[in-house]
Amino acid sequence: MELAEAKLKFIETWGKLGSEWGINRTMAQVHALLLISPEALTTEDIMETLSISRGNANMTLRDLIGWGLVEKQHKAGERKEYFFADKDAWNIARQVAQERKKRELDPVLKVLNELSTLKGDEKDPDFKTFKTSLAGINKLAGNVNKTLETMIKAEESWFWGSIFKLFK
Amino acid sequence: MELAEAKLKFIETWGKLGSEWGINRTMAQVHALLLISPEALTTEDIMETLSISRGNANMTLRDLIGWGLVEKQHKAGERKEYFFADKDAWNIARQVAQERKKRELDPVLKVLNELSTLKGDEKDPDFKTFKTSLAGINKLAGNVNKTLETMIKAEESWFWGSIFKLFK
DNA sequence: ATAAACTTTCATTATTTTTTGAAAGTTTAA
DNA sequence: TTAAACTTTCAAAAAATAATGAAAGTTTAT
Repeated sequence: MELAEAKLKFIETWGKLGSEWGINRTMAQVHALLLISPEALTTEDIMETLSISRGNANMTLRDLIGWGLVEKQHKAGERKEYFFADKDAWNIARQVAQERKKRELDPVLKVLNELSTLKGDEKDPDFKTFKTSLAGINKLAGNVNKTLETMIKAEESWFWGSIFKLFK
Repeated sequence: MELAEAKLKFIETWGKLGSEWGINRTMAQVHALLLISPEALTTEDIMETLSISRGNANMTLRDLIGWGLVEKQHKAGERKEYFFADKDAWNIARQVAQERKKRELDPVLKVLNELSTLKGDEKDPDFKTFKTSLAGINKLAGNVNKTLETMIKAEESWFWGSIFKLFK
């Protein structure tokens, strides 16, 4: 396989994975492109390579910056803005974990906790099932949450080292 | 808050979380409804409660069965089919982890491994960056994969116990 | 001050995903 | 065997999401 072909395949694969996990395909593709680019790229580079419009490129890059995955770079004596991605996989994972936790998990946790406090008739099967199911989900969600918090703070080697020491 | 209101809020919240993570909202809502129902429900019950069409209910239930989250139940002397969900949060998490791994992670891992073997000119910055980025992602994905495999096999208390012993 | 270079916005259009509902299919009891 | 009870399918419609591109906005050099 040629490098050019491999790059396309990576961009495509990363885009597909993103879309399956609720991240817009184009955004994941732009991220993939920046991940394998040694140099920072301009909006035009990205538009051309991925055949997307200027508006789309602009908004997608802004989103990626919002996710903490991409940064702007100013080159001395140039008007254009350049964009580059952090290439460290652990940083990427932590960043995504942190953002999705904040945006999606934390609000759900808040609701689950509220709902868990509901008082009612312990004789009512509806109430009992509601209570029990919620308690189980709530406990699990709490554990996931704690693990994510640890992960977000941790160094990669320590984190996996710790996990695999037990799961060997 | 009333039980009825709390139920609606749970169904809505579960549906939103699903849609943010690439699971169709209706499917997550049907799952939520079954999670808090002490009795198995019929297609009609679900159609009415969630205001969805027969076709939608039928296909969604089939999907949920495909995910291993819901089962059919036959009641003696009745023609209708009843559906009920496993209410154990750890079973649910394991089941979802297993299915998403199989459907989404494994195929990506396969491609990443292929792409990682690419040979080329070590002097070419494009090639070097491609190689390095891919190696990092590949290693991380491998670790995630191993952890998921452990989780899928594990008992809940052992799994979290092991993790929190280290992350205390 | 102004005009070229560049970026951002957002109403409109296109694409993708989900839902509907009626018809076709299946099962069961008599 | 047949007809009622129930389930499944799938083409078409609706809804949700994403992309376009031209116009408006901003910045910088002169």
